[in-house]
Amino acid sequence: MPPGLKDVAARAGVSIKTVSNVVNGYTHVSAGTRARVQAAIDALGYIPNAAARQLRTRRSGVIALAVPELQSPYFAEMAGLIVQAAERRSWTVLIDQTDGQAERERNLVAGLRRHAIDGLIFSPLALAGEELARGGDTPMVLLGERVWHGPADHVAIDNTEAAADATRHLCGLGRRSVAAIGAQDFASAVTAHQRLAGYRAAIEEAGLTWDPRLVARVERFHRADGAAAMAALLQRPRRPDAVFCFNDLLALGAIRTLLEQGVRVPEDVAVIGFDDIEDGRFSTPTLSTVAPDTARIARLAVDLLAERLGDGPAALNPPREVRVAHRLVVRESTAG
Amino acid sequence: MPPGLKDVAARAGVSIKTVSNVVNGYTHVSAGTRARVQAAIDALGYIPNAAARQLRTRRSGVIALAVPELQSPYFAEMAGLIVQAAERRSWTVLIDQTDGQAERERNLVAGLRRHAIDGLIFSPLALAGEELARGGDTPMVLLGERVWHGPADHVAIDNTEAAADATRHLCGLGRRSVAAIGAQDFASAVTAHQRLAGYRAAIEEAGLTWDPRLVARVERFHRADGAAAMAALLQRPRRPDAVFCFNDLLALGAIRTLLEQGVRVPEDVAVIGFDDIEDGRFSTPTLSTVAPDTARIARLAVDLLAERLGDGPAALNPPREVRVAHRLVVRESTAG
DNA sequence: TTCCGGATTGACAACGTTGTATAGTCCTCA
DNA sequence: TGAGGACTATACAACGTTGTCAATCCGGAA
Repeated sequence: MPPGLKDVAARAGVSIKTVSNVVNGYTHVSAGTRARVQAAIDALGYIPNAAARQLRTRRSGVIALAVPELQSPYFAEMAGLIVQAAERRSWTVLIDQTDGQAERERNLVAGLRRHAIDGLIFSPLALAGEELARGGDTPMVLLGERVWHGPADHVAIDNTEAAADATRHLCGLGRRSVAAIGAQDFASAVTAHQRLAGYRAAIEEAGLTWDPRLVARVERFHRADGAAAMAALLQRPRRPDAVFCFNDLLALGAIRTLLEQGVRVPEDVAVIGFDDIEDGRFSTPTLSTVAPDTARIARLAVDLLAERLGDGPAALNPPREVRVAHRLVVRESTAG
Repeated sequence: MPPGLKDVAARAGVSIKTVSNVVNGYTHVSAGTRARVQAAIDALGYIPNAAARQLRTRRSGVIALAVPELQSPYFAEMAGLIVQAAERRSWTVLIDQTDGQAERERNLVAGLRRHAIDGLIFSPLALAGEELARGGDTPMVLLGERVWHGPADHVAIDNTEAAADATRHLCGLGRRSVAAIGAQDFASAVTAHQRLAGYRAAIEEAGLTWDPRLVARVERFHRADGAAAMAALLQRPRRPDAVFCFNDLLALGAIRTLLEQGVRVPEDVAVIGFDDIEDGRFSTPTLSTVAPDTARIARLAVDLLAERLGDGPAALNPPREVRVAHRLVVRESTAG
């Protein structure tokens, strides 16, 4: 049984509340008592009981981060950055994997977590705008490209523009048959829709003809999907000479298929991805990509949440949309 | 202010305790009252207050998983699997990144977490046996190859043997100059030491001469370290014809360097890694590796922890060592 | 009828913490 | 010298649960 305030108080010869005041750095405690209490704390190895504290204050010091999947390097990286940012506020981050399942996401937003959480940073995959709004009372910050003007603060890059940038880069290389890998049919696949829109816009802007047959659909955004999609594209009579993949994993899968079939990258087919995960910096060839400013996204997400959690008037502001910069990273897979 | 037992009790016209009994599925509650209470619960959308419950029961339903870094695909994968396994027991997993810093690991073991945790699954990187023993009272399961016969349950593969298997595979291909990448000098780098020992054993077993100059040291186990180490090895007058890398990331980095310098893999140099991360299945060439049975490791870790957490007599058993199988996965980087 | 025993239910006291109200104490200033 | 104020420290009551134990109810047995 670990020592409580009571034990410390007894040992220091003061009241329970005074110990509490010392622990919380309350101002009006004389140096003498403070020292005496501190000595008792150290001697007993007192650690405040989180549960009791939370019961009183309704604050747990825990925020949740919900991402579709940790296995995906992009999200793993993001998680790491957010944990770092939260640490500076001495928050603990509870990471949650939704696997993109609507049911789980819904539970999450409804606050059906068994464990009390002060706030939520959420990268939704399955849930659309209105459903998100149905959220409970936990402050929330949305991540990623899903919903603009949703019910909560939102941090994201301009997804459509970024996709267009990637495609423009391919067109700028003189490629005339630019394929895309990563389209998704279901309505909630907003990321895919937006990147497709950006791709299409850039294609038409370059004076190329928009050809739906050059757009490969995928189930998920994994290497295997990219590999399969590329194989399908290679079945067609005329091989494309460039491919924009909606994320880096798809691109790495696609490159794997190309090389396997003896197609040279980038000489025969240029490939660009999206996310700038570390893998792409060491693959062969190294992978051109669009790099969102992830560090900034993480920091902003935590900052926004902090503001909501504070009891200043800012906590009541209407939801904000924060747009973060991205940049094109040209590597071997397009630069040769 | 969310409804509490009190509110439900008032609405159902029963005592607070009866509601509690219903919520906890206590046996002696008549069907009639149970139904009435349940109706009230549903109507009010009552959710038990985790903090209060934890204060009473001293159980939070949260376990922590501490890994060196989430960015590393191996740990990310492991984390995902453990979360899955924990879910079946309706535990929540708090994932913690130690960055391999001794200080952080020490805090963790000492139970200096601000948030109460029922148990800990820990993959130590910096801490050695005795220090781990200094742990608090939270039940702990150790992961990875660090300590045998340590102070807590331990799940791991036979690291040395697995390294020997990988090296034997290279020798079996007829390679005569088999290098290693991943050695580390500091005493706490047990993983590196064990893999090195396995490598050396296999080398000598194959009748090759042990040459320390073929062993490259690294700071960390990342792609960049592998790339740099390989570059260093290539500086030497005679190029090795095979490399055993102590994990897959090192191997991917090494391959990158080899291809960059026009060395063919596996024709000129065969490369094998360790961990079987997904990246290696789609790299070019695909990566031969040693695959620990990660799913089993995850499941066992959670099971062992559950046993410790239970109040059966099993909770008091002496620490157990559980050895998990591994297997050699031969792919293009050694098979040609 | 009266009493017994099991099945139900309820009152009360914790768990360890912090906010509120209050009681001292000591100093300063009129 | 006394009043007022600043500063310290304390007592007490919550926060929402659950364990303990006693109270109540019911049907059937004596």
